[in-house]
Parts: sequence; C-alpha cells; structure tokens
Amino acid sequence: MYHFFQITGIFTRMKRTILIYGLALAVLTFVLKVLEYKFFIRDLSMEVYIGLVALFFTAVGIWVATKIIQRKTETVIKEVEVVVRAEDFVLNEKEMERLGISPREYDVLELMSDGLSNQEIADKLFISLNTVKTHSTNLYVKLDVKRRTQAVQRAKELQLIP
Amino acid sequence: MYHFFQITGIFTRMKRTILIYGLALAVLTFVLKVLEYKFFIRDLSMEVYIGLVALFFTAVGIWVATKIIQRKTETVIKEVEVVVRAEDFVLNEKEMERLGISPREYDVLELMSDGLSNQEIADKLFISLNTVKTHSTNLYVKLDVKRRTQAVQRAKELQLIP
DNA sequence: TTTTCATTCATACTTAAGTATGATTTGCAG
DNA sequence: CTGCAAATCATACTTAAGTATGAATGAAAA
Repeated sequence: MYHFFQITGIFTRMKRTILIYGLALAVLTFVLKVLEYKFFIRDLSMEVYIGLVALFFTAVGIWVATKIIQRKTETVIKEVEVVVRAEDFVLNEKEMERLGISPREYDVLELMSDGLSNQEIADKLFISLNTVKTHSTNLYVKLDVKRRTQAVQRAKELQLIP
Repeated sequence: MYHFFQITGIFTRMKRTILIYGLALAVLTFVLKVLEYKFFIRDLSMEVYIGLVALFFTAVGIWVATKIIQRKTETVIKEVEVVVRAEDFVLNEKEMERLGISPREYDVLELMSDGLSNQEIADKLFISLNTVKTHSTNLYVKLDVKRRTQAVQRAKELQLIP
C-alpha cells in the first residue's frame, strides 16, 4: 500500500524533472551560443568551456537527483517499554453468585480490604459493630477462610475485589 | 552524540566523492581529446558535443548525489505496553532501607501477607509468639499503620512484597 | 399467605492481635 | 573493647477479632 503510492509519486515527479532538465539544456545551449557569438567565447580554450559545461550539468545532475532519488528511509523502531499496572479489574459476578455473597457482605469485604477495623466499617455503613462481625463471620464461611487477611487474599484471587 | 557521528561520516564520504569526481573530469577531458584528434570529432556539431558532455556530467552529478545525500533516518518510537504482573515482582530495596525494616521483620511481613496468624508465623520461624508480636508492632511503626491488614496493603504499595 | 432470606442487632464468650516495658544475647563497627 | 542494633523472649495488659446463638424486621419468592 505504502509502496504503491511512492511509485506513483516518483513517476509524477520524473515527468516534471525531465521537462525541467530539457529546458535547462536548451537554455544553456542558447546562452552558450549568445556568449560565443557576442563576447569573449573565442578567447576561452576548449578545456575551460567544457569544464564550465561539466560543472553546470553536474550541478544539474545533483539537483535532479535530489528531486528524483527517493530518500532511503531507515526506519528505526525504538521500542519503549511502558509499564502498565494490571489494574484492569472486572468483578467476577459468577463467583459472587456461586459463593452466595450478599450485597451487604460485599460492602463489608470491600472496606475490610481497605484495611479498616470492624468498628470503622460499622461507622462507615451506619450499622453496629455486631452486625459487621456477623457479616464478616458469614464471609469467612463463604470464602472458606479463617481470618480477615485470608479473606482479602481469597477475594482478590477470585476477582471479587481489585 | 548520534548527530556527531553522522556529520563525521558525511565528510569522509565527501572527500572520496570529490576525488572520484576530479578523476572523472580528467578522464573525460582526456577521452574527448583523443576522440577529437584521432577520429570523427570534427564531424560532430558543437551542439551534439556539448550535449554528450552535459549528459555525462548530469549522470556524474546524479551519481555524486546518491553518494552525498544523507539518508533520512526515521525514528519510529513504538510504545510497547508491558503489563506488569505479580510475577514480575522486584523488591524495592531502597524503601526497605529507608524504612529500616530488618531481615527478620521482613520474614514476619511476608508470612503476614500470606494470611498467617501470629502463632502460625511463630511456628514457621521457630520463634515465640511474643517475638512475632514484637516484630509486627515494630513493623506497624515503620510502615506507619495500625493493623496487619494495612501493613500488608502498605507493603504491597511500596513494592516490599508481591 | 407463608416461607425464605438478607439485614440488622444483642449477649456472651473465646481467641487473636496489638501495646508497653524490660531483659538477654550476639554480632558488628567505631 | 565498648557501644549499638537486631533478635529473642517474658509478663501483663488492652483492644480487636472472631464464634455461637438467638431474635426481630421487611421484602420478595413460592
């Protein structure tokens, strides 16, 4: 795809370049004639004359080349490592249902994983400490763990919390 | 740094190119002289003669250009997303030192994050429950937290544990 | 309507966690 | 050698966590 466009571009450019080149040749020939017959051309030796032509057309050649030659683009692919943390958390609702964790129990679980104490959880959810204890105990049974630290661990494994 | 080498490269190439160019000019002049005096050059009109020289030096110019023209280096920076998983864990030793966490305290921290109780940690490390408590209390101070759940959280944030 | 279940809370208890303080040993650096 | 930090352990205590049991309520399903 990329290559194709490039080739088309070259042809378009070449046509124009050839035209300009032709014109340049004509102009030079004309200029030389004029110089030859009107001024000092006869005083110039053949070598100098040819040298000038050579110089001019070398210049023309270089100029033409700059127009025609496709710049070789050396594509250096520099791979930069962008560290992205695996924060692509999506709640695993299947596990939620399978374990039969209720919405309120989940609330407690979330706050638990934030490192809050039962009392702090109670305050946040406007419920008593005892209720939090009940929820957490139920959670431990459902998650098949013994402690809150294990509950948080387990819940993360099961994609219940981030 | 990169730029510097490029420039040096160009000069080296130019010196050689100029040399070759000079030689080409000399050779052509010589060839023309030979042709002129030995064969048919007098039959050729001035225009054709100049035309040939022009063509030749245009070619030389183009050739020179191909040598001189700097290659365009296109640097494509490709960002490769690297998702860091738990397996890619590298211990942040700077934080370890900064916080002054001792090796033994770190052992306790690790087992803590595995969800073990103080008693279980004590059994694993062959130390008393009291010692574990001492270590954990020290950890809480150093990590500036109040509970083990928070300690585990904090330690993960600081890349102390996976 | 009855049942089921989530949610709430209470009481009473056990166990674990965390705090405070002090003491001993050991290896290492000044 | 001396001092210091790490590691160990103990005692005593407070607080938090977890267990067991029971009960009230209210909404939704059978």
